Amino acid sequence: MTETAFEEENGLAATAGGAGQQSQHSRVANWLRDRIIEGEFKPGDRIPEVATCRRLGISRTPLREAFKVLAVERILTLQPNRGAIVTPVSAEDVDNAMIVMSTLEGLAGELLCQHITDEEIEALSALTQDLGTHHAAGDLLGYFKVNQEIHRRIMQGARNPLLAETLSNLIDRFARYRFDGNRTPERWARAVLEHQHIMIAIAERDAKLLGALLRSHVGNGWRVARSKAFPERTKG
Amino acid sequence: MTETAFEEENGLAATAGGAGQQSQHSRVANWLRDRIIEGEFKPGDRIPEVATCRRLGISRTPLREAFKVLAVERILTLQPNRGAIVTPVSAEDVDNAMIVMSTLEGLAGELLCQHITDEEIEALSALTQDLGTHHAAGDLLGYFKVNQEIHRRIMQGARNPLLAETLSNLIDRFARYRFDGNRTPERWARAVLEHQHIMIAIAERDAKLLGALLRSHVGNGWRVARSKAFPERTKG
DNA sequence: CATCTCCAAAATGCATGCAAAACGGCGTCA
DNA sequence: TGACGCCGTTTTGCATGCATTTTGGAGATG
Repeated sequence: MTETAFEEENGLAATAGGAGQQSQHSRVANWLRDRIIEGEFKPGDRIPEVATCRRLGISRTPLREAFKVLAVERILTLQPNRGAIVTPVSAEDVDNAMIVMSTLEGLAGELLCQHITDEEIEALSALTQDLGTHHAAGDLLGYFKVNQEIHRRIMQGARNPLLAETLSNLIDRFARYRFDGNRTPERWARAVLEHQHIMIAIAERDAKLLGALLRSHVGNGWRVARSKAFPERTKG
Repeated sequence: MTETAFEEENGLAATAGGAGQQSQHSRVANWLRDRIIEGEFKPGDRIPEVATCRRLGISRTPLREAFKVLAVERILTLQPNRGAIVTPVSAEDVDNAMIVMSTLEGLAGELLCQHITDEEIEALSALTQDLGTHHAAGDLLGYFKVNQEIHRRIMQGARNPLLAETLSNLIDRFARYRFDGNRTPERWARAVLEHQHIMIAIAERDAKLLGALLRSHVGNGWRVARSKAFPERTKG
């Protein structure tokens, strides 16, 4: 067994069992992404080829291919003849990302209103109620998951795969700064309120209002997350 | 000399002379991008590894790395164990791209108004006048270049590198559908008018108006381009 | 003591080799 | 005649080897 280390590391067997037939460089890229999001590899860290290869039990070729993939995603930065480092992210980068992502999610909301069915509204309404339930119960993880699901449905509901892809890429890329599990109680309560307002706009298919609410909502959430990640540089 | 073919193909010498020290896979990726934008490799075409390697005078490793890069950019699609094809683009894809790009360029305009200096306004104003001059002279290529430069400056003027990067990626990816050199005279005249209006909004730093004008302008331009690229499916 | 130079060790970039998978043609059989 | 299956060829995916570049430090010099 050569892929022992890899199985141990990420639980995805290469040749065994399932139908999960994706190429090795793809699995490696996912593995690296997860390690970076989880914070094992921090911004600025170098990722040496041979050591990582030994750890995963693979050769350098698929790892190098994964490096290229993550470099295009701007998660890694390739320094010619000097290897790969985790791309450093500044507070300004997060600010900029916040602006773009809130704009795109606002766009998703506006498009959503043109396409959404009554059934989808029902489902979203139920999810929004779940959100309130989790909040009342103090279940942060449950809240987090339902919240993600709602935003995912809004993104998908726009019926614009390119928009979904563009937004997803940015979300992945800055996912590290969404692990704001310890959001403040005030922000949490306000987020629930915002979601209820968002739900009204969806039910009424009010594109302009929904867009504005989503831009504001995403921006607000990120402002809190950023102030946690970059406490020294937070303004007002 | 092993890189003869590559030099002939793209004019970028590998080891010779200049300071252009970028890695081989990067040059290969650029070369492929250009070939695809120019239309030599059309959507759906397979790009065999060995043949392309021989043509460029390189080995398979850097080519495969370039494939991974272009696959992340969605310019190529990698089919496991079946190689790379140029990603097919449908009229719906272009519609979706148009929506996202016009939104992002509108955002760029709104941000621009917060930052732009008087000097930058002067320069843009001069470029807008150039635009009219080229139009009056019937110089389509000159018009095209100035037009690109104006949009580039708007993008850069937003002072949001992430926005610029995101928008640039989309522009590159759908660049093939911007080569609408033969736009109609009506559209051309109208585009000049729109640019003059845009220039007024910039000079007055009217963010809302500028955003709306840019969204409309980009959308209009793309509608024409799309109707050329997908004549059979054009609506209205 | 600081700085420069040089050299060995390590890491990266690319080429090549080998195993596995897909493709294509042909013969077989219903 | 048409569909199925078998096998040689081609192509892809990964591992490995070699050349080049970078790195880090010991030793020499001012």
